[in-house]
Amino acid sequence: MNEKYESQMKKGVLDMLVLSLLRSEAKYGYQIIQEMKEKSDETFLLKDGTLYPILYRLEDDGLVVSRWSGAVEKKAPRKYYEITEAGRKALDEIEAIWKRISNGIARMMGE
Amino acid sequence: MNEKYESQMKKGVLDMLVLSLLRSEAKYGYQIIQEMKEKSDETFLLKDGTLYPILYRLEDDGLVVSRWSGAVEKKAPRKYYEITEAGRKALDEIEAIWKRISNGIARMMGE
DNA sequence: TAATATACTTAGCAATACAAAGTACATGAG
DNA sequence: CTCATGTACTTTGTATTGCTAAGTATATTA
Repeated sequence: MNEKYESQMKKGVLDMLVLSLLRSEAKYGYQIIQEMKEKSDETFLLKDGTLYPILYRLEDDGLVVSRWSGAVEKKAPRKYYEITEAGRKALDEIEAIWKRISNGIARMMGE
Repeated sequence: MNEKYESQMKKGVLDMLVLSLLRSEAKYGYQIIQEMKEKSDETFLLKDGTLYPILYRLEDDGLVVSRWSGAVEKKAPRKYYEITEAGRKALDEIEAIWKRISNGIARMMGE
């Protein structure tokens, strides 16, 4: 019955987590899903149908840019997503919001 | 531009915060809004149009019960919300989910 | 040859924060 | 006495977003 709370609590933070994964270097979709799983210790197990709409949204907002790659090799082509300057700036702001909110919650829940 | 993240990040946690305020004693709507504001240090400024649907939802789910009071005094009648046993149980579970998710985020963002 | 992993796309649903408008009563200022 | 303000609850509608599901396509491996 309480699984729904888990989904709701993730709202808003997935964009932040995706941007933070792109902070160090450009990555492609599948790679983002894998790193999200590992680095969050299995807490964030994204389906591709969840991730790609996030990436498109970030791209529409100018926070990331994408480019196809891998056309040369025999590999299936991959679309790499790279964070923009606006993306880094937004990430800093979103992180600040997150800290404020999680601190507010911590205060309310006791310690 | 980033205010929308703030709204989204609150999704799911408001139910938890309301239940936690009711843990100690039954309260009425306006009182919940005021305490939420104070205890969160102005982070959670709920409008009444936001709170009441939450309370109705919690009541539908059997996590709180309400009763009118104040009919005797000259004051406008107030509706008191009281947490149920099921509500306490749910709150414990929701808190556990919150801790897992916020820890996962902390790991990903690098504490 | 079939199954699995990789890789991206799209459509539709459910949940919820929020704004906005409405009802109603009490109180204090002018 | 009137009007604004604060208290108190209700209802409707909108926007956003996580998630499921289905689809397309290629490469690798048993």
